[in-house]
Amino acid sequence: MSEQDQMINELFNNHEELTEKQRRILAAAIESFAEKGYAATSTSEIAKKAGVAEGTIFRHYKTKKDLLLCIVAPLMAKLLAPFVIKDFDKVLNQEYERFEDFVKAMIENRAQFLKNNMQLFKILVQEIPFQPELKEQFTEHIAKKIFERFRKIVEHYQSKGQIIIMEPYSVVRMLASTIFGYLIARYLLMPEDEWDDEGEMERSIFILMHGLSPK
Amino acid sequence: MSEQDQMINELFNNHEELTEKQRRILAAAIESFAEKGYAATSTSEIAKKAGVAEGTIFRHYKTKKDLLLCIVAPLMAKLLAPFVIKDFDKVLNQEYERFEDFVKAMIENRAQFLKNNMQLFKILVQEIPFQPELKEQFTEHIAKKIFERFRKIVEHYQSKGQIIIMEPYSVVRMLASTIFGYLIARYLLMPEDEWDDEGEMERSIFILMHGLSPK
Amino acid sequence: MSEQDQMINELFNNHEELTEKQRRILAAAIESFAEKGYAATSTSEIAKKAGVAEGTIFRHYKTKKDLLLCIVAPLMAKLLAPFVIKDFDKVLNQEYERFEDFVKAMIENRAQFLKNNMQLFKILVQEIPFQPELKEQFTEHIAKKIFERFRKIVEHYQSKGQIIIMEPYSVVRMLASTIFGYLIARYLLMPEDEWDDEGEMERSIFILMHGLSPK
Amino acid sequence: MSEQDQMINELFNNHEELTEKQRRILAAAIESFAEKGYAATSTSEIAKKAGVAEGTIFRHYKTKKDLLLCIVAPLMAKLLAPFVIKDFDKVLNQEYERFEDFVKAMIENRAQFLKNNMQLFKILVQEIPFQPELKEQFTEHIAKKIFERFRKIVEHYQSKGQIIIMEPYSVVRMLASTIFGYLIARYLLMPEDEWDDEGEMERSIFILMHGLSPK
DNA sequence: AATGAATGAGTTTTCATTCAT
DNA sequence: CATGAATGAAAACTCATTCAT
Repeated sequence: MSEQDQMINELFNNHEELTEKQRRILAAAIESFAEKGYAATSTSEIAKKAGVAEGTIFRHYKTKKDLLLCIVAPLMAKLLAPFVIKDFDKVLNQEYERFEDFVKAMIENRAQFLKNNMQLFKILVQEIPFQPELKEQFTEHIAKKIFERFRKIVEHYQSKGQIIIMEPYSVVRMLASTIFGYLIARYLLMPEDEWDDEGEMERSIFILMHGLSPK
Repeated sequence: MSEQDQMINELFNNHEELTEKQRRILAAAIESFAEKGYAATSTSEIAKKAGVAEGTIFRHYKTKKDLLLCIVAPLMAKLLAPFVIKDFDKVLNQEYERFEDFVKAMIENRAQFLKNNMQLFKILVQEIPFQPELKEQFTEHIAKKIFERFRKIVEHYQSKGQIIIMEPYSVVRMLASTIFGYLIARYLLMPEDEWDDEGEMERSIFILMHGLSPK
Repeated sequence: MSEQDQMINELFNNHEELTEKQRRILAAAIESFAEKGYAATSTSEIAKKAGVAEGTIFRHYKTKKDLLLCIVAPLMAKLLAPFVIKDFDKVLNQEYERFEDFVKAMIENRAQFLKNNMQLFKILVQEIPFQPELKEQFTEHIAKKIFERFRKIVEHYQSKGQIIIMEPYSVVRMLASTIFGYLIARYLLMPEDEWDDEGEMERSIFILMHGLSPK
Repeated sequence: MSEQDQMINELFNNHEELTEKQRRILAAAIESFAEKGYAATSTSEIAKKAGVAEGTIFRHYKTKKDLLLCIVAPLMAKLLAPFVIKDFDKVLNQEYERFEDFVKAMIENRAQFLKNNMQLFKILVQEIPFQPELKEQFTEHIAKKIFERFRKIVEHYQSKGQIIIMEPYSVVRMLASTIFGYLIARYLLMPEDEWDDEGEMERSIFILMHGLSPK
């Protein structure tokens, strides 16, 4: 089973049974959407790449946009899932005594996930601005739920004296900028360069924690 | 003269004389590309919005892609211009004794520029992954020239003991993540929220310089 | 059993045994054909309305047109049946001494039949011009057989001095115009208006018999 | 100039300027719609018959249905125009002393018009049941305006003692049935037969006026 | 320089029909 | 008998581009 297949399975197999053709359609669509963008990809192209008749696509997905949403929505869910677990903060608080360890673990975990799903991530990032459904889902989850949890975590570590006292929103934003900034540079802008992933990650976290100024 | 017009003038009037119709075409294209994406915008739509005949667009721009490039390329040039000035590093070094002041000045300057050209910036960000010409231009300038200058600046301040000793690439990347992370959150993801721009910027720079850990 | 079912039974049960699914297919097809027209109705729509799989339709009817003909042909047969009975004229002649009574009985009888099968009648009327098979059947029966009988009846009543001497064809055409004109206005053009059916019918026959001029 | 062209001119030239291609599109659409029905005619077929590119059709008519309505709506207007003239009844009353003459003139006039526009009439008749816009236009004009005028005319001749006293609605309906019944039989059902138009018309009017019963 | 009618290849989507299960 | 996934041809419609005026 190819890497693509694994990715698709990881995204879909929990929720639905996929036929072979459906999987091939999804794989083809993901590849093309990531490469050329949603609007610039034609359904006939997807059909050809998937080795199915064009009509077959529309038997499974009512419209082209439906196909896009069926690809991207579960990614967003999975991407954000770890932050939505009910007792997320408690678990983590106990597990990670130091804020730095928490950050490290979280970043590594999510970075790994996105690395495994880079094509999907690219599609998500590209299409969020143009698909109101996605945008809504995104802000609904991020802004309302996830952010609230992060705020609590930040406040928790602040009360323990491990983080400076500062508007939590700014802290969370810097955290997100650091992780996404790295991922975008690494996988979207300059994927063909050689990267010292381990080192880059460590250095990012170090700057995030201790800043650029020498003590 | 509208804000749009000013933006367009700022981008183009140095290089070329624009007729009234050309300006209207550019304004319409920028608006539509930013709103719906390049691929999802039709030339007839642009013509209608600009109040010109469809053929007129193609009199000025050979193809639709040509129109896109004529919009985005000068933006990229202007965006990067300050960093390309011949004696860029010398000038700045003398002007800003402290690295923190340099960062602050640079961020404020470029953030202001992007804020004034947010639609254009959005188009640029969206289309870079799909337009090889843009990508090439981008990496050509950024990776080869700009980055080299930044590396020197970082090394300069490192030698003065104002920044920690660390792989300059990582430092530059964190700098870029901080500024773009802020701008994307601010203007692309949540433009309708209320923002304390001044404060957010300051806090970002503080974290960048001193980190999240208390001393 | 619904009205639809009765109608379908009336049309089909003499000739063939219908399974439950077949009956549901027929009912769905009749409803959709009458509402949107044959060409504008899709087989998948019929299948959905009938609650059967798409393939099931084609198990019973080789093609979509076959389905149409299987619906419309028996209607035409039944509609014309009373006029085809072997000794039609003899029977009628004896039963109705006066031409007016004959006309009344016939009109009432056939109007009732069409009223009971209005959807089917609508389909028939709509599709006759476009389906050569139907047109042929129609002219074959009407023009050649039915008309001949009517001509004889008219001549019979003419010889008895009950009808004016006039080209029988014209007489028959006026008869048909009167009945169909009424039915089309009543059920196809303005079905939602209130109608005094009894009265309208009587007045139609009166005019047909005695004309609009006062004596 | 062909017969088709004359018909099209008669319908459209008063209102709009038609380009050569538009006229060819209209002619092709009318021919195909009349022959196979609106739903069963494809736009590619129309384009081919008209000798234009398929896109050209959609430059002039936003949708296929738009094309249909642009063909049929003016026909309906023209068909009903004579009855909408402001002082329609006065004029006619003075011109035709006898009701029979009025009927004769009117029938001849409208029959001639429909004969000249038989294809269009066929399309109109076929599509009225399926196009709500047409149906509404039709009932709006017929039921509300035309019918009211006819009612007055009938009442006028009734008061002069030339027509029997009877619900005017029924009188009007019989009038319409007579004229449309004749036209449909003549031109739609059996167009290839030989017809004695003059004679048929006269006989129809005679029966309408004096009935089938001998005095 | 500007127009806008015309194009034809291309787009998304539908549909009647088939066939393995 | 019944199913419904699969098909591919064709449908309606769009679009970037051209060109005569």
